[in-house]
Amino acid sequence: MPSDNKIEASINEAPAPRAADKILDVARDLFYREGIRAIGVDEIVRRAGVTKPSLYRSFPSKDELAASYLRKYDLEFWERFDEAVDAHPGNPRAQIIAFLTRVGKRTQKPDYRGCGMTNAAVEYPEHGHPARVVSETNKVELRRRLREMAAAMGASDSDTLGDGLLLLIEGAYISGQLFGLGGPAAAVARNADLLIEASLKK
Amino acid sequence: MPSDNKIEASINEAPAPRAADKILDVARDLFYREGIRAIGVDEIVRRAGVTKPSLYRSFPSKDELAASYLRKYDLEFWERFDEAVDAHPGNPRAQIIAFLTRVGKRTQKPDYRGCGMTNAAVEYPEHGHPARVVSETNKVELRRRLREMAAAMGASDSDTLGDGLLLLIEGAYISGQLFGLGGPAAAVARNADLLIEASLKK
DNA sequence: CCATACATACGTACCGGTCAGTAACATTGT
DNA sequence: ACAATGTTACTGACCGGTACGTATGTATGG
Repeated sequence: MPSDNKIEASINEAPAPRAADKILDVARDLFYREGIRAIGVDEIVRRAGVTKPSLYRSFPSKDELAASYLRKYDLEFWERFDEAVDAHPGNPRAQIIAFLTRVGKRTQKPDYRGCGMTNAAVEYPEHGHPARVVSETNKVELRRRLREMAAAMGASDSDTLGDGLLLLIEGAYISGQLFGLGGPAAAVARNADLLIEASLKK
Repeated sequence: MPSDNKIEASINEAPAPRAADKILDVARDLFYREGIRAIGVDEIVRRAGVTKPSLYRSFPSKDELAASYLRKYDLEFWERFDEAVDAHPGNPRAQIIAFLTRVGKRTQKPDYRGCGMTNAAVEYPEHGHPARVVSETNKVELRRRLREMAAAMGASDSDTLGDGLLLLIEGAYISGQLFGLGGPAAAVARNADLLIEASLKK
């Protein structure tokens, strides 16, 4: 057992429930790999070594559990994004390329399953579904940041460039899971670079 | 009730399985709009005004029904694609732009739900699933044709350009259903044009 | 001419299993 | 004591899939 942080003990007056964490971990793994609709709550609790009432004590419904999974995914996403940004301060073009290079690499891993957010939105087209709301929020923010970065690059039509980059990214997510190794997603960074180049020369 | 038996008997000389067609029509509509996993066979037969055994006489399983839906979708897809191609003989660049302009327009329709093939692949990550097989086949062929067209344009790195166009297309499918009206998918043709421009100048 | 036999197309009723979700109560650790 | 978790059993709805009977047309044979 690793050394526990006193932060959690001191700040959290109520110690975080252990079952909820295990459930969320397992849910994250299964939902991402197999899809949300494909996984039943029974399988989640079984793999987590807990029972169904425990799940419903921590999460009001399966849909909300899915939303929680996506909120966690959202956090990790922005970590990865900001990592690329922080690696190239003041150089938005290098930031984008760094991010996309990593995305392109990840899409070539054999069990790559795309973006959890994107996939959830495909699985739940219904407007207002808890999972979809989280997904949409993430994408809107991503679009905003990409357009912002495109503007910082000095693109004449920065909104178009920002949107173009978003299209390439989403295309890489999907193509990565569709084609697997050797698919078009491997070329996402190169194409983004070409697109940026063309947009700046305009 | 007058005897219209004769009329019907004479007109309806070829007793084509009426049930199967209705089932496939309804399935196409529901699968596309709501997703395959979201729709049960009971709802399909109910909406089609037939019974479940009729479905299973024409289709060996729900998965195969889904595959049939996608095969139909595939046919319609290539119709649309070749329409754009035929409109600009010998001019691959114009062909692509024509196709993408139409895609961009379609993504702005309020109930746009992306590409049925792409969505099915997201819903069924399992390798070898009947629906996924149809989807993958379609995408591989699309990639081949895009690369071919990129080469015909005279791009120095035609494979990269072809893949870049595929990424933009898939991105448009996804962004269209994610953002709806005013989303990034509206800019797919413009970005494709920029990308082509940059790839030819290289 | 008519009876039998077969093929086609469809319906009624049902199968076992799984879905998400819950009630009531027992056990554990601090 | 108290709160988190486990145990067991259950619900009603729905899942994909099927056994079996029924209506109808048609081809064949006596």
